[in-house]
Amino acid sequence: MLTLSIFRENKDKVIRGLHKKHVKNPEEIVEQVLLLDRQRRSLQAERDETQNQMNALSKEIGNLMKSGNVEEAEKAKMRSSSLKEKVKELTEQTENLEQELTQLLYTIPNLPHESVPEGQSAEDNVIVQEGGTIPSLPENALAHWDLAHQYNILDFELGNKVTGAGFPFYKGKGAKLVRALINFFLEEAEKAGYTEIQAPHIVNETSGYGTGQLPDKEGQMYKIHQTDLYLIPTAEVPLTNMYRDIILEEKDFPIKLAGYTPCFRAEAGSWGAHVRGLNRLHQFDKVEIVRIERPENSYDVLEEMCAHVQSLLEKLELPYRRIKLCGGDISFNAALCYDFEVFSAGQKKWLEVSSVSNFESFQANRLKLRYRTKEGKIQLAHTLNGSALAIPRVLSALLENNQTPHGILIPKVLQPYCRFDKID
RNA sequence: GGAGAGAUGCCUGAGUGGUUAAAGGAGCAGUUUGCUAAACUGUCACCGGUGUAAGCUGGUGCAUGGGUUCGAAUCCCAUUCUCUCCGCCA
Repeated sequence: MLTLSIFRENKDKVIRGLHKKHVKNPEEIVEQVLLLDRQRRSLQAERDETQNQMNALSKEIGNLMKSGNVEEAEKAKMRSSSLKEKVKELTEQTENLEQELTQLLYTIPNLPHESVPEGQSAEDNVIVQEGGTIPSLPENALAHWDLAHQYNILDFELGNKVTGAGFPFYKGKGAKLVRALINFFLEEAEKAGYTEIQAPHIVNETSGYGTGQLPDKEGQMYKIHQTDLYLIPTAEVPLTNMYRDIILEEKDFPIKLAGYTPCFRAEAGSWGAHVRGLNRLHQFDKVEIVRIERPENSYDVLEEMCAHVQSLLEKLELPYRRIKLCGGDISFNAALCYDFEVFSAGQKKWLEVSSVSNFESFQANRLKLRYRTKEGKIQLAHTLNGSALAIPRVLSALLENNQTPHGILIPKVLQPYCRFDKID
């Protein structure tokens, strides 16, 4: 959620940012926010004034009672009743306006960083970096869903039977490879200074609002029947909400968290050939890294996180590219976002395996996540997160790119974790 | 699941309807000091008003949400959580 102060202090910046994000009628939205804000403040001033009179009168009644002047006290009570009505009415109005304002703010996305390119859709995203080599496979190279069948390491039909589409089984070396990837990613994060966290896989509604999944992406999360709880769509939600309602001190920085969790996505999206196999699932495994930082550092930290993701992809010897999302494609919450994609040579497609974002103070404002500066001022912190990495699509690329007539070769760096060098 | 007790600021903790989030401690800042220690002073958060600002000032918050009352940390109702005992249990 954007802060009110940015609307008051720099509404042109807000309008420009919302235009870049292809929001309709930003001018109208901004004026509406400012109007509600003005109304709320003047109403509150009136309410506070009336409440003040009320408090003074109560005090007076107390004194009269004490001195035994019951008659005067009763008269004062009569006077207070109309004040009481007025306070009640004004409070109600103020609260209504405040709620209306908050609801409106919830619908307004974050402002893109000035370096975010203009653009409508994924077509306008900018490739900022490429690495690794795309393997040249023979014509008859297989996609991972066929390889999975051939080597009996993944079973989609079984998932359909036991749960439903989008919930595959990993078997034998397939299962071990998943576990190896999780361990590899967690240990790399640890080496980079991240604290490992085992977080709950279920969160409450407040946490959903805190990181911005609610109300914007209600449909993406599985809600648990007859409760206000949700299955997490990413570890970002529990990890970042650890710091909800917290005022940090200078000495608490840097905050670097890493967590492995399964991720659950209801994904009311399309189904078909382009989401076959592991490409899009209702449940998948992911290691997530989260940073909480002072504003002046957050963009350096974003680069640091990208460098970490990049090193993982290089160690896994995967062909990858880093993409800067354009204004129209960047998520609701993010100010700047890089996607990392790997090339999966069997299906000849680029697959997104990581998304690294700086939310600036957008989440922190909802979370009430603040810190005290050296000067003693309290201000909003910046939050960042990134996948490091999402397992199924990495697995897809590993299986497809490393297939040979004699089996699928496992990259060196993973061998100590899975303790085999080939799937055959 | 049953019975009981409880929830007050960063921590400890007083407060059973009438000025006040007492008091102490920690941390931080300032003053003093050759340095250190000590001492002294200040220091909860949020929303407003006023002011260029320092500041001055109103309101709110004692787990959460309601209620009673002129007035609620205090009384009533509901909810959540914590602790103790019992039961059950990976």
